[in-house]
Amino acid sequence: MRPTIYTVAEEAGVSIATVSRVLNGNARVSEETRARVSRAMATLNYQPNASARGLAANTTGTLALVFPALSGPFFSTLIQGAETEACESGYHLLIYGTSGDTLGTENQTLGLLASKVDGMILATESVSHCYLQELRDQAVPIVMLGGAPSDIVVDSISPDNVEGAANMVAHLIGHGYRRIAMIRGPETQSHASDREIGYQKALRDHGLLFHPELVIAGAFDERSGYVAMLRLLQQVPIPEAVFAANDQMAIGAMAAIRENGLRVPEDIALAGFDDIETARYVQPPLTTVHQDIYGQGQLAVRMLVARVNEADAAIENREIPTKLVIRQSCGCNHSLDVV
Amino acid sequence: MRPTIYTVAEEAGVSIATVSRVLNGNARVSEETRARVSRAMATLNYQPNASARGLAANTTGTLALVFPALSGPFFSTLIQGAETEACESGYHLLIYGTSGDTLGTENQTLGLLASKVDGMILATESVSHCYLQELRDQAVPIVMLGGAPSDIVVDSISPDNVEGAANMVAHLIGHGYRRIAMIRGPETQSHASDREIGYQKALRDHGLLFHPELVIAGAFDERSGYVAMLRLLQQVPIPEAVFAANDQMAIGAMAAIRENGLRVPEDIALAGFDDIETARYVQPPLTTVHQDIYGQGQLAVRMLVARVNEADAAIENREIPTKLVIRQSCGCNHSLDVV
DNA sequence: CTGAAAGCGCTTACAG
DNA sequence: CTGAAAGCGCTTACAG
Repeated sequence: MRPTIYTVAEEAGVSIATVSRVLNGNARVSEETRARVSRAMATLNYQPNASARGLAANTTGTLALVFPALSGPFFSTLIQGAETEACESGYHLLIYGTSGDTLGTENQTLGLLASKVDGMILATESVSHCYLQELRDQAVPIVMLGGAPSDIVVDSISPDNVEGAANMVAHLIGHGYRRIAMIRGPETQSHASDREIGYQKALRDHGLLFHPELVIAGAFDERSGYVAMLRLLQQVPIPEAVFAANDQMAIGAMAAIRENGLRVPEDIALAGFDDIETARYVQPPLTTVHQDIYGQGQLAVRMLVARVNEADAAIENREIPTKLVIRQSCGCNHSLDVV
Repeated sequence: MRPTIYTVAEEAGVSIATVSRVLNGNARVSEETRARVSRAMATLNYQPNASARGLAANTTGTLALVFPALSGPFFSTLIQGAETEACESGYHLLIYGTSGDTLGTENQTLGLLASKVDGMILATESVSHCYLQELRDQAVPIVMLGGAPSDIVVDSISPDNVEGAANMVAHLIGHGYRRIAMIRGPETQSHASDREIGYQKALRDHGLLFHPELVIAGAFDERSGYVAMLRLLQQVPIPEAVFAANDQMAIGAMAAIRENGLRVPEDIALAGFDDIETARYVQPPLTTVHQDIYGQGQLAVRMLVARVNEADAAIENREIPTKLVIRQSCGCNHSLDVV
């Protein structure tokens, strides 16, 4: 059988309390005792039991990352960033993809999740408002990714959606385009709305009129970008440029444009948001608003670890700066990124 | 404070044993009692404590997926498949990226991992041989991804590397290319070697000579594909076609070719392996050997769950069929996939 | 069908 | 610096 703390104590000739102390490094144990215990642990190949520790100390050493189901390259990168940082901080990472309609604790698996981890990173769209409320009430450490709801006080991280979008649209305007359409995200998501706010802001700042019929909602995936573009293509005249609220929709839109025998950027200019991996590989390479997704994964873990260690530090709402990445789909003449 | 099983028992006027029984659904409890307990759980908003359950029942309800650090799109997709299936099976998924040089249990975090989960999916390259051995000895349920080592009996999944590679190279030969180079993977990885075996097999089957100098090892990432291609380009004459052991290296190679003022496929044909997302977006779209990565993630979880439930069922070594996806980089004239 | 009780493997005041 | 003991919140034979 697996050795327990009792086996080790016996082997080392000490009490289990002492073994526990050297295990946790912190308490005062004489050098000699510590050495003896360490040796015993090594020869027995002892590994502490995580469940027992979790129960006794009310701490699990694992963090959860909760993201919306069917999420694409964005969350893949985010997960990698979070995993790396968690590992570095000595934590494990549990990932959980909600199925969108998750109404909270009614879901058995979601309910258990909270007691499996020391804290949770929640993508804003992934979790119901009431579940979030509940977690807050139970004092579960949380950091929200993509911005916090206005009525709940939590640590959060979000890209500078308004600024980023506004800058991109300003760039398109700089090209001379006037009839600029937008493929936005789902009505309910705040960062989808923020990107549209940025779009409207840029129009206004440059004295252009806002035309509601030029804004079509997608679902942040390729397919919906394709469909939205098809609708845009039926307008007369067609838009001179299209700003998609994320790269996946931009890529879908690009396919729709091509299939209609038109060229990007000659017939329609195109820009996205996120700067996912593929953005530089599509033809023409996609001009987009870059955000450091991997870095946000890392930061989220760092903030969460800090919160776990200090429950009542000041709440932080970090806004991550974005930056324009000018490639060719907007009409600029830059060449492919070097690998 | 969070309600415990005692709170619920009191509220419902039963013993904690009974609460536990309705919690686990299986035992015989009268309908009336069950209803009363359920009501109590609901009004108290009770959630069982995962650590306590783990300690008492020696079962955690979570699975681990261990993959090599710095892994790219391949594992991103795999993780998504595994997560989806885990969720469906009522399990949580822990992910753990090893840092390559992980020598096993010396790593504190890795050591704890085993007791946090009911079983583990291990990417072959991610874990040392001795750690694997140890897990087997402790009877930890395991499924290996990418094939099992010859001396350890475990469930495993791997794509049909030899066949897939051979088919692709045969396709290139069919185009009329004779001088066909290969960018293979790291020397130590079995599926890298298997893909080279397939390459050699195809040459032999078609009466072509194997030229060792036409095979260069990369590291399965874009950069190394780029570098390897640069070396291939110095040969006189340059290869007519290049088969890269994965898509990332193929994409790196494509950049190298372009930067040298040559065209794919006119000057050099190119093919990859995996069929990652970006493969269809590069220019020209990449001809490659498709394997169902997402599906392998799902299958791995299914096999692991089966193993957890039945420790001594027959060991399964599943070989997943691959299929050629012909796009344009090989010289064929197909158009872009429709979105 | 239900309850009393032991036990899972740790941590942590409390003494000394 | 070290040990005895209680307790963390469950599950599971064992009785009845």
